[in-house]
Amino acid sequence: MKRRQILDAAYTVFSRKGYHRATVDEIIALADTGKGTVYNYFVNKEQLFYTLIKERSAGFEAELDTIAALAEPALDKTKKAIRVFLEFYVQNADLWRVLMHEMRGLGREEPSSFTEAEREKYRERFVHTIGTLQRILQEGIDQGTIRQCDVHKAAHGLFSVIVMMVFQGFVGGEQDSIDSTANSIADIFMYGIVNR
Amino acid sequence: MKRRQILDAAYTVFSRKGYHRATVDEIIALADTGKGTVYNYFVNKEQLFYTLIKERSAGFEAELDTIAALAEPALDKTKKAIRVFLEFYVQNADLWRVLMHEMRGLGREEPSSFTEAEREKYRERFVHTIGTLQRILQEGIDQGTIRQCDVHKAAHGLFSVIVMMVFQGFVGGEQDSIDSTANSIADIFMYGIVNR
Amino acid sequence: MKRRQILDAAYTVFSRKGYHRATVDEIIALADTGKGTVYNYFVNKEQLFYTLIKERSAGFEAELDTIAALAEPALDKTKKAIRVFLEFYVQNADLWRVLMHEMRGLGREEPSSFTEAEREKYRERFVHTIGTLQRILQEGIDQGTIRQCDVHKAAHGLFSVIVMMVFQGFVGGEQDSIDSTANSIADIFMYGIVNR
Amino acid sequence: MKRRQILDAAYTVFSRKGYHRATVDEIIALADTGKGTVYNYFVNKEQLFYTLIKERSAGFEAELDTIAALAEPALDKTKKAIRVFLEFYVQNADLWRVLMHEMRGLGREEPSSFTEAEREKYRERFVHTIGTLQRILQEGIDQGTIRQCDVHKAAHGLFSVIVMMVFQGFVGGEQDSIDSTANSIADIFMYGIVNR
DNA sequence: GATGAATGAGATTTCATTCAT
DNA sequence: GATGAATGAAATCTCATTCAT
Repeated sequence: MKRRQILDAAYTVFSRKGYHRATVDEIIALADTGKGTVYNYFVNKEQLFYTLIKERSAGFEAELDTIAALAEPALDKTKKAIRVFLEFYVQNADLWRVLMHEMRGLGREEPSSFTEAEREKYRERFVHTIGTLQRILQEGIDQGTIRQCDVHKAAHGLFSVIVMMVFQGFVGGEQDSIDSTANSIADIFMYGIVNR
Repeated sequence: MKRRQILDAAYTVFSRKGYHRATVDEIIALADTGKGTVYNYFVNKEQLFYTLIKERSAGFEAELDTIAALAEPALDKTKKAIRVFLEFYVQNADLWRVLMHEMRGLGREEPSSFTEAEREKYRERFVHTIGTLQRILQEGIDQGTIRQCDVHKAAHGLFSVIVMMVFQGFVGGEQDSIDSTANSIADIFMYGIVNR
Repeated sequence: MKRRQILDAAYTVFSRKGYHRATVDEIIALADTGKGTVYNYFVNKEQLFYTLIKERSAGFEAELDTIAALAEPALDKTKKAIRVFLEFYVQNADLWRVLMHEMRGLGREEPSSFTEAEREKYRERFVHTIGTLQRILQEGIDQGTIRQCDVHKAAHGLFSVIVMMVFQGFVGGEQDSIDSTANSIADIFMYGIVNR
Repeated sequence: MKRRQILDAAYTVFSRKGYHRATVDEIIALADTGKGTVYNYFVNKEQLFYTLIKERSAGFEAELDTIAALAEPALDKTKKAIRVFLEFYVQNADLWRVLMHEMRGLGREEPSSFTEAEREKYRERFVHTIGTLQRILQEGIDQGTIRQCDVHKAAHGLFSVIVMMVFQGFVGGEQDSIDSTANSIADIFMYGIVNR
C-alpha cells in the first residue's frame, strides 16, 4: 500500500521536476511516508524511477501488440497505432520526456548502482515498440498499399512526430484533441504535403 | 579570451554530460582557468548554459532566414531548409538534446536564479525558428504547390522528424549521410507513404 | 530456541564484520528469524553483543579458575594457563578483537543506551581474568620459583603477548600450532631472551 | 592552514570516538571550518584517517631506524627501542587503538573508496616497524648476547607487550612512568620471570 | 581581471528500533 | 511469542557560489 503511494508520488514529482531535480524528500512528503520506506521497496532513486517506467508502459505495449496482430489492412492498423501512441504519450508525457533524456548515452560514467546492462533493457523495450510500428509498415508494403521506402526510418519518423506533438503541447488530454491530431498526423504521414 | 575558453569547454562538457551532471569544476579544468573567472563572465551555471545556446544558434538562424527569403519555389526552399536543419542539429546534437530537456516549458517551480522571463526568450527563439519553416510552407500553399493543411502542425511535424533522426543517431557527421537522410525526410514529408 | 539461533548468528556476523559493520538485518537473515524477535530477547544491538561475550567467556573463566586452584607448582600452572588462554582466544579471536576495541575504557561520550555501569561489569570480568593469572604468579614468588617482580605488570604482559600472537595470526586452529606457540611464549616469558 | 586544523581536530575526534563513531560534523565543529573544506583536502573520511596515521608515524619510524643503525650492543639498542616505542604509543595511544582495529581483515567487503591495495600499504608499514625490532634481536643473536630463539615471534611478543601496557593504561604521560615501565618490560623480556 | 580556498545547503542512503497484527 | 513494514535521525558526500587577495 505504501509502495503504491510512493510510486504515485514519484510519478508526480519526476514528471514535474525531471529526474535530477526531483528529491526523495519531496516524494515522501507527497506519499505521506517515511524516507526509510522508500528504500525498503526500492534499492535507490534510480531503480524507483525505472520501476515507474516499467509499470506505466506495460499496458501500452500490450495494446500496441494487439493492434499489430489484427487481421486488417496495414493502413488501418497504422491509424489505430497512431491513436494508441498519442493516447499513451499524452497521458505520460512528462515522465517520458524525462526518460528519453536520461536514457541517452549521456554520462557514460556509470552513475549510481544501475548498470549499463540494466539500462540496455529499457533501450530494448523502446526498440521493440518502434519495431512493432515498423512491422506494420512492412506489412503494408507487402500488401501493396504502402510504397517502397525505408521502413526503419519511416517508423522512427512517425514515432518522432507523435512524440513531439505531445511534448510540444499540441495535444491536450481531451478525446477531441487527440482525434484531431491523430488525423492530422495520419493525413500528412500517408499522403504528404504536396498538392496534386 | 578566457571567456572564449570557458564557453568552448562548457560546450564540450554540457554536451557530454548533460546539464546536471556537468560540473563547473570539470569545465574550468578543461578551460584551464580558475573558478572565479567563470563567475566574472557569467552570473551562474544556468546563464553560462544559455549563453552557449544563444551563441551557437545565431549562425544557424541567419542561414535559415536567408533561405526563407530566397526567390524560389517553396518546395525547393523546403528541401534546402531540411538540409540546413539537419546539418545544424547533427553538429550540435548533444547540446540541443540537453536544451530541449531543460526547457520543457512546465518549470512551475522557478528553478534557481534564472527567471521565467529569461527562459521565455529562449522559447521565443525556438518558436521563431519553427515559424520560419511554417512561413515557407504557407508560401507553398499560396503558390498552389502545397495542399491545404495545418501549417503550424506540419511545420512542427517536420521539425520533430529532423530532430529525432539526429537524436536517435540515424545521421552521422558525413555529408553523404546527411544528404541521404535529407532526401528520405523530404520524400516522405512531401509525398507520404501511401502507394498510388 | 529462536534466542539460540540469534546468538549463534550474531556471533558469526559480529566476528566477521566487527560491531559497527554488523547489521541486525544480516543477523536475522542468518538466524532465519524476524527482526522483532531480536528485540523480544535483547534490548538492543549492544546488549545482544555483550550477552554473546558473557556467554562465550563463562566456560573459559571456569577452566582458568580450576587451574588456579590446582595443587601444583606455580610454574606448571602458568604453563597450563598459557595454553588455556591460547585455546580460548584462538577459538574466539574475531569476537574478542571486536570487544577489546569497543571496550576501550574511555567512552566519555555515553554511547547508545548501554550505561557505563553495565559496561563496568564487563571490565570487571576482564580484570578478574588477569587477576587469576596474577595470583598464580604471586604464588610462584611465595614459593620462591619466580623472582620478585611487579606481578600486576607481568600478568598483563603475559596476557598481552598471548592475545597479540592470536590477533596477529601467529597461531592457527590446530593443536600443534597452539602447542608450539604456547611453548615459545612460556620459554621467553620464563627465561628471557638473554643468553647466559 | 585549514588543512592543519582539520587534521588536528580529526586526531582528537578519532582518538576519542574511534573511526566509526567519529563524525565529520564533529570534526568540522572542532576545526572551525566548513564541511566542504574537509572534502577539498581529503577524498573521504577514510583517507583523512589514513593521512593522519601516515603523518603521525613518520617521525617515529625515522627515530626507530636511527636506533637500529647505531653501532652499539644489541641489548642496549633493544632498551632504547623499547623506550621509543613506549613514548610514541603513549602519545598516540587512542589513535593507534583505532588503527589496529580497523586494519584487521574485518570487513573484506571493500568499504568506501579505499582499496585493499591502499590498505596493504599500511600493513607493510607495520610489518616494517616490527621488522626493525626483529633485526636488532637477530643482531644480538649474532653477537652472542641473545640466545637462539624465534626472533619473529619474539619481536612480535615484545611489541605486543609494549602496546598493551599503553592501551591498558599502565603508562601515563610523565617521563617517570615511561622510564619505569620501559625498565619493567626490558627486565622481564630479557631475563624472564624465573628465579635462579 | 584572474584566482581558488572556503563554504554550507541539500542530496542520497543506512540502519537500529518500534509496534500493530 | 513471532513478525516485518514503517520509520526518521543521522551519516557521508557534492557542488554551485562567494570573496579576499
